[in-house]
Amino acid sequence: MGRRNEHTREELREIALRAAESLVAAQGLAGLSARKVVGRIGYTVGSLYMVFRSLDELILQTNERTLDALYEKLAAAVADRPPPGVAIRALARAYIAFALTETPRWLAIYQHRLPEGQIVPDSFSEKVARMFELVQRELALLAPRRSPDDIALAARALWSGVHGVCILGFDRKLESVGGRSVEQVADSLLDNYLSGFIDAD
Amino acid sequence: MGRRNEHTREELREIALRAAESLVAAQGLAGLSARKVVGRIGYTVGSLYMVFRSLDELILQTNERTLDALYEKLAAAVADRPPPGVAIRALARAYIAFALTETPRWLAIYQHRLPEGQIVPDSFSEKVARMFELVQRELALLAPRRSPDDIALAARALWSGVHGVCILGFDRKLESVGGRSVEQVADSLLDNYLSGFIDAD
DNA sequence: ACCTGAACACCGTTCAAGT
DNA sequence: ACCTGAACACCGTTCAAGT
Repeated sequence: MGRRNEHTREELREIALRAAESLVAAQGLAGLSARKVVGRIGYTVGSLYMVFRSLDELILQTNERTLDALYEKLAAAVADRPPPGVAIRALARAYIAFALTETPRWLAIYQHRLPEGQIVPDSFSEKVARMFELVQRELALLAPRRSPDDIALAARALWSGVHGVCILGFDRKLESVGGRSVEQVADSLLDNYLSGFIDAD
Repeated sequence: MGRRNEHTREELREIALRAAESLVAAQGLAGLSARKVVGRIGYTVGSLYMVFRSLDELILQTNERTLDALYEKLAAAVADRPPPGVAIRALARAYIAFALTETPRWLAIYQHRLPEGQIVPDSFSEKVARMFELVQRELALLAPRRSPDDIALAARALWSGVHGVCILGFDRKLESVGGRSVEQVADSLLDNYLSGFIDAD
């Protein structure tokens, strides 16, 4: 057999990533495998390694696409430039909404861990930095007398906090604290943090 | 062959859990497998299923032990009953210290996910609830006029926040915000949240 | 009753062989 | 050059067979 040549390398990469994306969306990161991906696109295992160095690389690239989608939602949430206090809450709500509606794809970003010693590619880190900047911009407007360092620290604290609320909120494991929605907990975090942050400005 | 009978069921369970614990500590959750566990204790694969329903159950029980160890550290951090503002920071620092020194075991608690539909056993949830109560107790002392509901919400927000800081701090993925230590970010979160929380009390 | 070890249905990755 | 499919070294889980 061999030689199908129906797709260019780039096309093959594209359909493989799309197949991976829908597998993760349907069955979570654990439901993804090299054989399942190629099965969906009519190739055999070996072909995957023509386009990706490893399954980890395919997952990383799938996750980068999820980061792109997430960034679009966040940017859209503040596209009409509301006042910064409103904007920060809108960003948090958009993050939570994404986590709620795209749970498996969102989770996959954090579930995936590179083998010991390997480091995430720059393209990945840049996409994360871009998201942080959205938050920093609003914080800078909110507390104009703070140093860039303070703003960066606050952005990180707040973002980590909202993320933590989402992660623990979806883990039924840690649901133990009765009947509070992810949104309520996130609001508590934002309201109290921001009032402390602004007062000290 | 067969019939070794060197260990009671309870002993077998104990040495299996110990082997699992040290595998996770050394190689992370991904480095754990049924065959590796039994290999370390001189049994064959089948034996594991005499004592655990599945590998997931073994992991869950390993994680419960980690929760026990974590609880001990947290309780010890406030054993001398410092004033509540100090106690809350001590709890956060103890959590961070555990995450830093026992990273693979701590991570395993959150990396492990039950198959769709399965729910965490009560013994697990109780251990988590116990940790929450440590935080709630201090918050109640700090803001005595708040309702139990408010206290529970605040405990959850704060705890999620500190956890988020740890998770994103260890993910080199999201390190992108320059040179801030996990402790610094956590302090920012606590200081600002608590000042907002107390002012409104 | 306890334990083994083969069997089954999966993995990720490599690579000689075919077109 | 592209692609296959067998091979290798792993998985989790089950279960007939042995003591």
